[in-house]
Amino acid sequence: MQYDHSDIETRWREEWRKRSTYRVENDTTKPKYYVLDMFPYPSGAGLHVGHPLGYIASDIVARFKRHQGFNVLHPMGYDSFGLPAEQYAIQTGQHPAKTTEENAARYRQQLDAIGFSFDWDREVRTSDPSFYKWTQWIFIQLFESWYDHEAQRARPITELIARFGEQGWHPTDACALTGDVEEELGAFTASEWNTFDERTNQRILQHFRLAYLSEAWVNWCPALGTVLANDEVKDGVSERGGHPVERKRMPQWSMRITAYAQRLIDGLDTLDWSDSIKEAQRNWIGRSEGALVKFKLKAGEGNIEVFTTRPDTLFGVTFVTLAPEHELVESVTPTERREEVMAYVTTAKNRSERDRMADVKKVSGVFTGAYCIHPFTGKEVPVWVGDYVLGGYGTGAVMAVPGGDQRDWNFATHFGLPIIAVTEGADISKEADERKDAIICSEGFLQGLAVPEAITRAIDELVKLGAGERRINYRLRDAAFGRQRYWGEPIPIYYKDGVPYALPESELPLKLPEVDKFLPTEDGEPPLARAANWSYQGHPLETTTMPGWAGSSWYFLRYMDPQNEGRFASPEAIDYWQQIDLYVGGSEHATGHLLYFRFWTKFLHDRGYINFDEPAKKLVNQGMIQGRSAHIQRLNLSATINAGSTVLDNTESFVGFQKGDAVALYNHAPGPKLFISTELLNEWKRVHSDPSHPVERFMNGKLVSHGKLVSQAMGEEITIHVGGDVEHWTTSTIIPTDCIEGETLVNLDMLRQWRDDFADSQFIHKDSGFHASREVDKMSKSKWNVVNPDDIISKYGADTLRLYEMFLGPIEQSKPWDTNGIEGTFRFLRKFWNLFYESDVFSVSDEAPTKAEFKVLHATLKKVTEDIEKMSFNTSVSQFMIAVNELGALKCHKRDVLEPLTIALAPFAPHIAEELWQKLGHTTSVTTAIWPKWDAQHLVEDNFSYPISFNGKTRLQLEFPIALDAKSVEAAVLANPEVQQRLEGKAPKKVIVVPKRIVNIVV
RNA sequence: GCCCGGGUGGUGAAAUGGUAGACACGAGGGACUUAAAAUCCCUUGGUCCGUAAGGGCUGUGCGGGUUCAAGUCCCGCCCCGGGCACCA
Repeated sequence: MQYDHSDIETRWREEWRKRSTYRVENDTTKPKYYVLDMFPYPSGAGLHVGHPLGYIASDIVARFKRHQGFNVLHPMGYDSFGLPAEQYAIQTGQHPAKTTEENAARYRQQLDAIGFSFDWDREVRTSDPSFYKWTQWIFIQLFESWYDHEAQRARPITELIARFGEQGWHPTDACALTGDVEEELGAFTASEWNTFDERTNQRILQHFRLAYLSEAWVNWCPALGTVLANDEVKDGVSERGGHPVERKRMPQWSMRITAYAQRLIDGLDTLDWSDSIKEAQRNWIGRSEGALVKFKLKAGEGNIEVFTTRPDTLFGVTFVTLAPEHELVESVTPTERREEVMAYVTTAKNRSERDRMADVKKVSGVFTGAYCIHPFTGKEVPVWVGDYVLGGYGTGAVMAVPGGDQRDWNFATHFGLPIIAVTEGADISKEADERKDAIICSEGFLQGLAVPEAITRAIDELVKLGAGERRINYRLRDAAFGRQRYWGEPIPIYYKDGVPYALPESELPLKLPEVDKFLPTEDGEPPLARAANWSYQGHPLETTTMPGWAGSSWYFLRYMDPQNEGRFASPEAIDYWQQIDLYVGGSEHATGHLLYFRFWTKFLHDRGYINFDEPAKKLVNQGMIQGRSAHIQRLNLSATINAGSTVLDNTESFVGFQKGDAVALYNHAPGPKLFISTELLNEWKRVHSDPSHPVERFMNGKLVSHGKLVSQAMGEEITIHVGGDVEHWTTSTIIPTDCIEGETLVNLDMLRQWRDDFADSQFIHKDSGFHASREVDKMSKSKWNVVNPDDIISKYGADTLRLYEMFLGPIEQSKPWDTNGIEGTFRFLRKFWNLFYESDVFSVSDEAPTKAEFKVLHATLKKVTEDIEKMSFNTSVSQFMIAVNELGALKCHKRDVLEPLTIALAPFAPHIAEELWQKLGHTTSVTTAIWPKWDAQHLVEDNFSYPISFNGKTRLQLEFPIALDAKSVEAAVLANPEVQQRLEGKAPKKVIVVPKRIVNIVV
């Protein structure tokens, strides 16, 4: 009988469903193992071949652990709140819940088709009120908590209120209590606290709550009418949708993650996560040790505060630089310099932060006219403004040490400011010396000290003078938590006299209200403001919703006890399942999800709800499966002309924009677009850069430069008289890979049909047709390069897909999707199947296996077992292939070999394994079979074939018994006639014998 | 600029410092077949010598080094991918 994957797979999936084969109980008599995949956002594009890569890997581990007797929790769900569904809702009026439901159903169907061992009874969806009830509940716990830096943990806010009532508050407690103070908070006594009105008390508490409302700089996206988190903004536009984003200050719900900065760093040491992810988190949190130094202003009151990691270089300070947005800039600048300074500030601020950071070489700045006083020398130090200092970092001011910092050096050199050497052996005429293993050579008490000692000494001195203190600085900011959107968890807060209060738990879940439109209101309020009666006991409810990462920050706990109505999960369930043993997902979540999820876990731990403070012990990042998208080049033309001498005739096909003395001719709307075939473009570029080749020579008369621009490609001749050179540039457009034949040839008819605007486009190409270029890109719907697993499953089956994705290479590595090799894994399964058949009849013998057959079996069991533990699945698939090839050659059809092999294959290819397992006469599922142990006795070799090398180059092989010791091997080798011949009678200088490895003869 | 990955045949890749290219795709040749599908066998890094058997040289991004022995370790570069942004 032929291997019929579609019959086997559909039958077994149905059977597993009927038998609830993958149902998991909280069975505390068995050891547990928790394998989790990062749950997907159910997008309209459906699942693509990139998604399952991680899911297959984790499914193999989950099944493997089950075979080893573990009770394995391996659930799946949906991160089902999100912007795409909302944007779709805005466009079509369709409720996001409906599209989400449809998309999830499609995902489910696709996931089922791959044969995953998920327990779907435990499915969670973040947009389900029974789930987000607990997201809201956790939010309230955060709102009702503060961070006690002395105890290093979160505590109920009631304890802080009691403390205020007894001791009041003093600003020196600031660091100890809040972690990140946004505004100055005046001191108050206990009796003052007790007599403040409610409003004042609540305002003060906002400074301590872990979820709090404050004025904050946010990334405002007008097009989406919403605020985006830092990690949701890419290149100044929203990551989803690509709309422009601007910095804006507004009231904003935030999470005080900064309170956990140190613990988030320290916790990394206990985790089995990849170094690159840990490093990314460390960099994101950005701890730096140093000192806060105060430079007293010469005129007037106050100090300029700077943070420095190098207080040892203080004697090298020759000026102080403020960021253009620094609040002191205006007040320190004397009237006579104000105009010049403020003019600079305005231009500098208008440059985007990104530009300012990217442009290291362009130095700009202005002297304010003010001076401050050096804390050690008492000398006057000029105060400058420079855009190389960023407002958002540290204190927004730096003490400039041009002798020890390259950027300060650049600034000083540019403006002719003095440069003092701070370290011995530095050549400050060429560059700054940033070495940290140097000796300080500047004047004063630091002279002659090594950098670390000098740092300590400098800080001691600053403290003594009251001019500074030791300070640890973090780059991490509090996380923005409110969204001006509809499709997210409502924040369970109401306002009484403008003061936020948490809803009582009995009011949860606070369900998303119905709205007429999913858009912000006309006066810019979030969509929830459209809802009728959006209030609690007459008090208005919060109208922003939670961000995408809220639900994913704790979902792993809900899987433990998904139906619990009285708690997010029962203490018993949490106690049993504990941390995630293996978490699999993409590394793009390094500083978003993976940081927040650790933060919430630590918080829940502090408040005593869970007994561990890291969510996932081991993390594996699967690489991206990339797509190969097709790009075509659109040609744009422009001509530089002399103003006034323009003659533009018949320009309907081109749209001209006059800018200064240049006319840009864009061939886009309303006229037809002009595209150029890749190879022709390359040819054109090559020749165009060579002045001896005029353009017309290879453009075949279609486009002619120098004085005249003619296009016949447009269907009619257009003549444009220009005075200067014609310039061209191209813009890349991505087209669907469906329109490509072979590697690069574009089917123009298909392309014209695909989208209206291609219908009347012009395509310039040679007789060989129009060619696109292929580029490796992220696989995504927007790139039109998505490969869907469904076609592969229907052609080859899920088992082949599973094996193939694993066979592609190491799990962490990114690679472009290519189905070229899939035949190999399909053939392997057919060969495996055929081991159970003889002339089309199922036939397995009970005969005892031979030594050779046992050796193949046990070598495979050993390799596969070890490889699964290392998550090296590509090599285990190879080993299965070797086993099948060898057993095929041995014509082995023996039960004692095939049965253990079937179990070992089951995690990889569960359908075929289950089918053969039943055919072998079993009535229980192969998933419950005990994992076969490999036995070293079958792997013992009698002989080893030594490679005999001369000076490291292998020349021949000689076989010796394994038991033979090194001396005897050496003697035997040297006695060999071929070796003798190669030695030509000379004695070897040295002979190295590594038992069971190699013999190397040095001549 | 900094940090983390990576660079091995036509392709995906393998290799505790110990025979580089396992396994698979593709390609070429052959067997079976009326034919095809399927299956099986052989060859397949480059290059040179040889009719052949066989043998030589060369080869893991580049240049050095350590070692009896380097894809693997060390130093210095180049390129690709990802992350971070000048925390002073």
